[in-house]
Amino acid sequence: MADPFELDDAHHPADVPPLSQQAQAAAAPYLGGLNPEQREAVSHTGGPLLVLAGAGTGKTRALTTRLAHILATGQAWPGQILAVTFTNKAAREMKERIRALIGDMVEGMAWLGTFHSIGVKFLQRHAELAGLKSGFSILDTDDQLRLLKQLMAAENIDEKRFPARQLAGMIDDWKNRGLTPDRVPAGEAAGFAHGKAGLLYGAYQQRLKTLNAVDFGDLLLLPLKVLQANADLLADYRQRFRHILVDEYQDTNVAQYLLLRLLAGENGNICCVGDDDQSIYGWRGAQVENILRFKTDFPAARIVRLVRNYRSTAHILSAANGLIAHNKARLGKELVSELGEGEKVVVRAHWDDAEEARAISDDLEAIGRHGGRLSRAAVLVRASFQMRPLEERFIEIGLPYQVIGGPRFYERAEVRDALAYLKVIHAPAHDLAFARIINVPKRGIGKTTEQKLHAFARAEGVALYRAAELLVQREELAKRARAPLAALLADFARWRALAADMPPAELAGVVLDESGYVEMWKKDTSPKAEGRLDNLKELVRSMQEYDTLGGFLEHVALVMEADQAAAADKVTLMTMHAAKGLEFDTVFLPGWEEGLFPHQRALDENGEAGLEEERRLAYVALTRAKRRAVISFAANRQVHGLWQNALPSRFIDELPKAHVEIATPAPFMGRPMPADDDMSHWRGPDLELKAAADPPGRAACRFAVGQRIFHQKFGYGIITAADGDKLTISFEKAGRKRVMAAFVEAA
DNA sequence: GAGGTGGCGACCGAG
DNA sequence: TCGCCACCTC
Repeated sequence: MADPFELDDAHHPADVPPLSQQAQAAAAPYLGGLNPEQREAVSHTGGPLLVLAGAGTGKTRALTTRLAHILATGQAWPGQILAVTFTNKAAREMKERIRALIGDMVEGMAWLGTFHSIGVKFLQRHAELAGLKSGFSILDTDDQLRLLKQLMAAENIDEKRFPARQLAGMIDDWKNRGLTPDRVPAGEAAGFAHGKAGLLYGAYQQRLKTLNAVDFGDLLLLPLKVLQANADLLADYRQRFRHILVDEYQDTNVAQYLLLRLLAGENGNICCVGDDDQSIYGWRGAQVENILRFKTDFPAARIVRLVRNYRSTAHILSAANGLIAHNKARLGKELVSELGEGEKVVVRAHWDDAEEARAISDDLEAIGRHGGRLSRAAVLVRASFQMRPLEERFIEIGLPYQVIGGPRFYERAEVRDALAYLKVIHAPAHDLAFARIINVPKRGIGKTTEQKLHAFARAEGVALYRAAELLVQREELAKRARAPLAALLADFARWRALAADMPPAELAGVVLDESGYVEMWKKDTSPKAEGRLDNLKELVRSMQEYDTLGGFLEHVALVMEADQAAAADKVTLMTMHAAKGLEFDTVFLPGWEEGLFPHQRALDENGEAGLEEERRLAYVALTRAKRRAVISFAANRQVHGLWQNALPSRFIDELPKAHVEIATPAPFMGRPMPADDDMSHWRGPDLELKAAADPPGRAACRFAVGQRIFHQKFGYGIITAADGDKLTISFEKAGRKRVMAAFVEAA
């Protein structure tokens, strides 16, 4: 068993400079700028502490100051603090802010990072205890799906009826709850693939083990299992982590929760920071209950509330308070603005998504004209498909923008291909990577050859790459397939030799060139090819700061964000989820329509709880704004290429009217009024009217699913779903649409 | 046996 | 509208 204390980061003499006395002497200054609650959050260091920190209440400041305080007063060395965040961005930011307080000593904080990166670190140290070998690889979602598809095919499961994606979701869910295959409740696995879900989960774990690979869920589950099974090791780590700090505690899932409790013990110095009103990750297993029952878990816990808001002006905050008050499941708190009254929240109505995009871009241009900075504005959307009309408009008028968290850089096909080459060079046994590029670019190695390789590899118990080597040597393949395969293997052998002393970025350039991969995209005439080549260049560029290929690949596995280009003055476009923790002077919130926000699927799948989570998301989105928030909705929106019409979101009704300004609608500019319902069921920005016309108890619908109907504009169709007075109809000519029952008659 | 084409279902959200 | 898979052709 590896001894965690033999590692350099905890007992390094350099970590124990005379700093503690020095810093102690200067302790007062950093406490100076804090309010009393923040100060308590910083200085209460004896036993469990829960900090309920509302949006914009100086949470990060309190957190980083707390860490600095712990170090400065000599309560722990940097290597004895476990500090976890959810996103890499949050981890980076925390590190930088601590650096500002304590300088380079922050480098000694080896256990500051995301849950996942800390999981990797732990597993690398104790790989053998987790049934892994050193140098294991981390699969991304794509690899995971591929693997599951193979396993399901082997069990003859109909992929149409039981999508691999769904199984992946179930497995992820089990892992989030800390369940290994043998622990899955029988009932849960029954509904999928004729009761084989549990069996498939087991087979999947087995395959991962053979591949010496883990998925994201394992990064939490395996450390948990290892610590549960090894009391000595647990004791070592408990002793090591004098202080534990958890950010965004409301987002922890069961596995994370169990891990933390295990490490902290009942009276440990664990400090959790969170806000039940900002819990927006229920769908990936987060348990708001964790924060709600903190006091039960840690009876000695002290609870501190931060409610003084230093971010938003009063109207914005009051609007957000009023909205979130509609939720029942919450601890309950009201944020108080420390800034002035400010402007009311603006609500705007639009004819369609294109017009909405135009209005937003007009506002953004105006900001630029008045000397404002675009980088201080953001457009936050519920779903990423909403970004398209916005991007199109921004490109059209040449407005600089950046997309955050869109299709993630490292998940783009061309980047994944390039990475697959590098992974095979680094670890030839990476079967999934090898399979990915064996015939990319096309080199005449087809399905049949690939199947032969797989069969041979399985029979011999060797990796795909080794199987290829053996089959080439044995001359058992048809010439047509053998020559290109031999050539590919020779290429890899050469590249691997180069990798020994060539910087990774340079190696990548060579590989992309010699493999013909860049050539493949250069020949491609589709409009996207150019962007793909740019991405490849960006990939090579981003490798420049890494000395080893292995180091780079590990970074990639965990940090799925591309490094943003230098901060030019651009407006930011991102999802509401991605915006958590950020703030902007001006925030645009388009698409507040029933069905989109709250999202229909959240309602269908989780009912009232789903609705409350959507409402928390609205709360998070609104509280990103410092000075100005503009909410908008469109009567018509293109989804999957077809037009859908929608009603304004119920969240708009729920905003307290005293803090909202209904912008004079300038909708339907230069447009003829539509012939029928498109307009008449759009109730416009008049909130009173909508409230009156749409009473809470909806009249029962007089139509039934499956019924054939007639619609003035769209013609004949069949009702596929009904939600109160809103029908989803599959029209014979016009495709699928959602319309109001009032505009439909039986056919 | 390799590579091209048409039909079909999908996108809610993240590490 | 797009990407994937099944089918089809050379």
